[in-house]
Amino acid sequence: MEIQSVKGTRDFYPEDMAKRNFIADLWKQVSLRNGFVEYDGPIFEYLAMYQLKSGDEIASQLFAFEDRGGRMLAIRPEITPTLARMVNQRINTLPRPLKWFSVPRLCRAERPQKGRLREFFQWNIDIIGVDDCLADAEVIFCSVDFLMQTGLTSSDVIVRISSRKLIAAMLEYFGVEKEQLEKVYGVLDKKSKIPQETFEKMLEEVITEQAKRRKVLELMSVNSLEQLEDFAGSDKNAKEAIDELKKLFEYLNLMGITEFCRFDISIVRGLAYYTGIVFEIYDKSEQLRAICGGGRYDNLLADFGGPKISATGMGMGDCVLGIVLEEKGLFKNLSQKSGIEYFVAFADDALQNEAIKLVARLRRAGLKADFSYKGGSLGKQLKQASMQSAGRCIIVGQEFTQKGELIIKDMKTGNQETIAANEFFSRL
RNA sequence: GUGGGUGUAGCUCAGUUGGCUAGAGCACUAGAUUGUGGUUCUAGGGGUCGCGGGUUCAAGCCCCGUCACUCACCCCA
Repeated sequence: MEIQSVKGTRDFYPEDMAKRNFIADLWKQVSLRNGFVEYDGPIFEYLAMYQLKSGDEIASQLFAFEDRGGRMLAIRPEITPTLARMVNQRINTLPRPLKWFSVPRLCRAERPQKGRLREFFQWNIDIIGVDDCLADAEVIFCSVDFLMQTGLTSSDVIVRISSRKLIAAMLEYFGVEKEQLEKVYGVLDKKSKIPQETFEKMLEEVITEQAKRRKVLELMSVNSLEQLEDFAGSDKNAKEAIDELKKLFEYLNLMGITEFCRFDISIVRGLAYYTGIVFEIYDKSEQLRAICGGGRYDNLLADFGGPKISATGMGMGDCVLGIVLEEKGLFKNLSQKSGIEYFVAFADDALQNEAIKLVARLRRAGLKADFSYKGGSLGKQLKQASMQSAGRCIIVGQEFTQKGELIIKDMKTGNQETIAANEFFSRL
């Protein structure tokens, strides 16, 4: 029986690996230039760690197993709990603020669909120990900085920003009971994904009084902070949240990325742990799920047994991003990049040993060099050089045995020059 | 967990109303080409038509089941 790959996993053939590395290398590069340092953790942890904040239901969506000592473990479905654990363990010695990033490989036992697989990579950046929304602005800037670096522009992607604090304040202001908040969040999060009529029906199920419902509907149709201010009246909590958002947008303006950003009250984010500013970045075609999402989670470290220290961060998976970059044709020049610098061809099979020596010398000098194992006609070898996208070809022939000269052929222009081998190596 | 779609070569697919030894393009290997590449030409390898059953003289095609993949829902850390 032929063994096939597991559902929701990917094989990375060299051309796929080139794309994956293009993304991962850029993630790292952009993280570093934004002042983040890299960390990583184990790929499996105690199952209990993931159940701690999310409950048992999440357990069915992760790959869990028992080790030989009877410990219940799980392959990491996210890295934030690991981050919280690591930070808590050394909280007294780590200088704050912390700006950490990671590119973990994650697994979730969900049904795969477009833009969602069971195994994927996710870029995470987090800033720990900064209350001010300047940290949120930095997280957003770093995300946008990366997207711009791939070649995407403000006509391709949009950052939709809102605030959990704001929604909570407004709902309370309208008189929605605290116990209902979570359910209402769930419905609000759907708003931009479903027809208005369906949305109103769903809202009816979680808010029974019509008066409150009308207010919520009105709130959801707000599309600017100014409009919101009138609407919120003199409610103190709401005003605080609005001021914070205004401050955030000022920072984003200083950073020069306002054209990417928009206030969007329908951004709520799925699960419970967000406490303040939240955002998601979307491809403007609106056909795909979010490219990335993040926000403030000020209680997480405390939830994991540490002190109450504020934190904000973002996660960006490689699946949706890969689809966007593919659609926009932004995986450019990947094969050329991987091409070798020198291909050493030999005109006579007896000269293969000389070619081997030359290749070894080039490689020791730090150059990408290769040659043919089976030799054959010069034409064949040059063909192989083309296949390997060699920049130049070195031809070892009669001139070498007679005068110690090499022919250096530029594979792009076809021009070639003859040069003494010693001279060639002294130039490297 | 629920519903839709699709399974023919490594990839993209054709295959008539059920009818001879199942095809094409791309890719791969070799040759034309033992001192000059990408082009071109020629040849070759590669398929239990997802799997199992049924109908039929005859099934890639029709029927039933099953598995896989995929898309959407649920969920989305």
